[in-house]
Amino acid sequence: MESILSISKALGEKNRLRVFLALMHTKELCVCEVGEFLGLAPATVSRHMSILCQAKLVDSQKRGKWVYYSIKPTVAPELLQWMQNSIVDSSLVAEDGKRIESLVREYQDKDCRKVCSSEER
Amino acid sequence: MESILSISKALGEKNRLRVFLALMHTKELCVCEVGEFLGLAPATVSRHMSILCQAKLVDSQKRGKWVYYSIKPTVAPELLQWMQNSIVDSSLVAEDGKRIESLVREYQDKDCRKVCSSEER
DNA sequence: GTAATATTTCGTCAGATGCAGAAATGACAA
DNA sequence: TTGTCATTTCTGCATCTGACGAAATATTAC
Repeated sequence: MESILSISKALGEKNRLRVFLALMHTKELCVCEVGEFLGLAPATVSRHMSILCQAKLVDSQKRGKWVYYSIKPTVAPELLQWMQNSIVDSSLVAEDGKRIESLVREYQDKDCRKVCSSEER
Repeated sequence: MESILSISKALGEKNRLRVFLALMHTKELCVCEVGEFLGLAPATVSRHMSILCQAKLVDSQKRGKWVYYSIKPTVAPELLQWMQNSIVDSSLVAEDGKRIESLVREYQDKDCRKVCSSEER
């Protein structure tokens, strides 16, 4: 039951939910990208991401100076399916999707994106 | 997305989650039973239940003086499945299950249980 | 109608949570 | 080692949330 509780708490905050949904189709983001995406200070982003990590919803991986976040492979598929079904006609999610894509393109040239070019995505 | 958010907020509080899980195998409870179950004042229970209702997780039905709560039939099956899978070895959920059962037996003789004896369960 | 009972709404308080900025930590480069 | 940059932890502040009791509302019994 504790897992339901911590996951629900983690996803029950708008900014954290937006990041999680963004990760569902962008695979990987670092703190600076999330900060840009949400318009929040790095410290705040770090705090939010650690809550998502503690809920076992995302993995963090440190590569060089940067920390990269991605959805933890062990997240229950029913949970992901439910979320997927629940966002089909959300305009904000659609906007966020486009914003994340252009943001990732924009960060293509920055240092944090060069570190991981050999990896998947 | 708003639905994910409101559902997560609703289930991200321990007492509300416990009531919801209890409803998953007791079908129907009235405010007084939930109050006894959680050890909370009626006013507080009412508030919690209205949050679950607003999140479209439970239905409320007034019969006589009493209000009965049950899981809304439209709740996404993937969500229920995820929760079901997540509680298989939770000792607190098991205890709660027994407590609810004996509590319902105890309330069998009370007025609020006599009203609905013709209905399912 | 009035009284009794169940529930909801309102007012208030204590504790939790989100936020930013400052300081601390960790990693790389010179 | 020292400097720089990315991130995290700490601190303080504003807002949100859960709790109760009291008052309001709704329904049944008389």
